[in-house]
Amino acid sequence: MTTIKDVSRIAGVSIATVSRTLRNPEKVSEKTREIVLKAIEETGYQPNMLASSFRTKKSNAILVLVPNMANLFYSRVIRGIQQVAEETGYNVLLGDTGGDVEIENRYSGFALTKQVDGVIQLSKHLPKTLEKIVLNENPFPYVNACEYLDDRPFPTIGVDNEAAQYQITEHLIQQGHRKFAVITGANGVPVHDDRLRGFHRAMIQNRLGDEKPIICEGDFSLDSGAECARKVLIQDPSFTGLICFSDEMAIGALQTLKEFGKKTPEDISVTGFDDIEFARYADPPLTTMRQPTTEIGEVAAKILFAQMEGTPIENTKIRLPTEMIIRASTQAPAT
Amino acid sequence: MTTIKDVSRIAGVSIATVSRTLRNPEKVSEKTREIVLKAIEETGYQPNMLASSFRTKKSNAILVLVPNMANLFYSRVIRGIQQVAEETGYNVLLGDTGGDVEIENRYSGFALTKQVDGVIQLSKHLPKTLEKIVLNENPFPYVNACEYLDDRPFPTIGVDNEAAQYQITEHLIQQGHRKFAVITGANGVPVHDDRLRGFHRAMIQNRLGDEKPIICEGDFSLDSGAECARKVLIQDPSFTGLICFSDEMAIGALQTLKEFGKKTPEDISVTGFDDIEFARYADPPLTTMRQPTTEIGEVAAKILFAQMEGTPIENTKIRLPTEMIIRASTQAPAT
DNA sequence: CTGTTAGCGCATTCAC
DNA sequence: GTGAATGCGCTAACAG
Repeated sequence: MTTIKDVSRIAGVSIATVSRTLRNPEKVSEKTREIVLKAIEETGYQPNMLASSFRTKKSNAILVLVPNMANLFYSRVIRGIQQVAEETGYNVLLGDTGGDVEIENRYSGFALTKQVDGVIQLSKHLPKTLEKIVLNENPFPYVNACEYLDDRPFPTIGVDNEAAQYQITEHLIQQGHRKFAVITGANGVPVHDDRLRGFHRAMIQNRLGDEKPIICEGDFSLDSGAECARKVLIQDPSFTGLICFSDEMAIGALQTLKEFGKKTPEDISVTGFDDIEFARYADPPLTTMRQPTTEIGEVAAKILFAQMEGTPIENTKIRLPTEMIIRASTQAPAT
Repeated sequence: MTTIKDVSRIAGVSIATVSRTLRNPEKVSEKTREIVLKAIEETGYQPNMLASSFRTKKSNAILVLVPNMANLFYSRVIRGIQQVAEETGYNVLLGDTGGDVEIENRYSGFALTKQVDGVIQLSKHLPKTLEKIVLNENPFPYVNACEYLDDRPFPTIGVDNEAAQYQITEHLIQQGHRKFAVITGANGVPVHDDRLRGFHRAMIQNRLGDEKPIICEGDFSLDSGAECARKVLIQDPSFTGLICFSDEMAIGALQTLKEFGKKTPEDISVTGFDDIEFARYADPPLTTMRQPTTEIGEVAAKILFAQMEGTPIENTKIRLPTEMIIRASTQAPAT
């Protein structure tokens, strides 16, 4: 392997000069710079970044903890992060935790062992492994994205799930819907809790507080949407609005509705959440709430990098706007 | 930060002993081992992996180059890789190249700079950056997955795309279809080329060589499927079989067919490829060719790790079996 | 502007 | 079984 030493020998300069031409070219005279560059070219020298990182105590990598990489919502957020990372010259290490706290903790160890300079968590939980270094007067760079957490000391970025679900629910109510079934996420997941609150607020503010919606807890997957739709239809098929907390669940539910001979939107209107690409290609196309996924990732990354570079961050509690997308899966109920 | 030195001081042993208790515990007497472990516990010592990697010249990480992380096919393959990596204690660095050769090359630099110990490429192209170290009598660990490349010296793992597309085409022919439209991938992409050959072979072997299929080149995305369907319908709507080289394109095409008033499968049968989860929830559910995605990832990772550990690998050209999944999107054409 | 020097934290000889 | 000593390749003072 060719090292900095080889280059310095060939170029006839000290290793310090070689190092400088690479990291602080302006501190080297043009003449020697050329000589060194030529030597580097000749030898095909590639700096050993492991050594460099070790020396500077900077890995130039960040870790992104994601509950499920195959989820289209997350994968778009990640793209946003990667774009910014790329511009900034950072590498992105991806940890698919499957929502498992153990795995989260294990991956988080990378932070303690200096393998990454910062962490972006795409789910609520601050891994225990990181508590000590994040909750600290001189905190380790850490950003929580996708779930908006008001009361935590670290930066948080997400959308206003409560308001978004309120808006989409009210849209249905204004169309004339009164009886709803709701396919939710799991209890305790902030986006679930917020969206459920938004739903209830819309009901109450429209004097529908007495209508008891049928609720089924899903896990944001296609299968759980299909399964939940089955359950609520069996339990009480009188609803005209089926509200799903993710597009995937809504798409799963659409199929079950067809199996049960229910037409969408004539018999039952269906709404999703996220506006993944498949939402537009569902049958019928899905009314949903678009999240600015890529932007969430970009902003999260920018805040993290700012933190890492010590530049002060003004506002670390950021809510990005959502947008209601009305498609063919919703209409006024038959009278 | 607490280092190995601190621990050694507290435990009253040399740093060598601390290092050994961590890496070669059997070389340390039980008594001292306990003492050291207690000291580690007390101090909350976490070895600086950057230093360790630097010293051992092993980063304990591999790089996975993926053309598009948001593609459900790839994300499943990646899951398979990560599972194996996890068991083996390796970290997975993910590089989303967007199919861009430049970006591929840049990421590949991680290999030259010792930041990763091996590379798995999920697309055809061996990055130029890697050529020198991969095509070598003592090659750098590199595995190509998802595209089967017979004539290359490095390990390759994939499915028999030619045979798979042959099978699904023949299935349609046996149902009575004669006229086809095909939504393909881009020229030069091996999976595309192989599948197209499979299609043509099925046509010829069934004496349909004279039927000229309408072909539209897509890019495996929903949008391109919808767009291509539009094009072929306008060009010549007389086909009864629409063959798509990915489920995503098939799902996109389904929507266009509806727009044009074509019923699936009554008027036009549609096939996809991959069997992503959404295929089952398409309307109608999609006949497709299932790829063993997770397994592809697992096998690729295992081969790579074997290579990295110097254990000889017998067979490095692996084809995994596909499985035709027949659903409601295909049937015999109306007579 | 350039060279000398001193480690970074750890794994690993080689003596003991 | 253990400790002392060495150096991985590089960066960052510090002198010159």
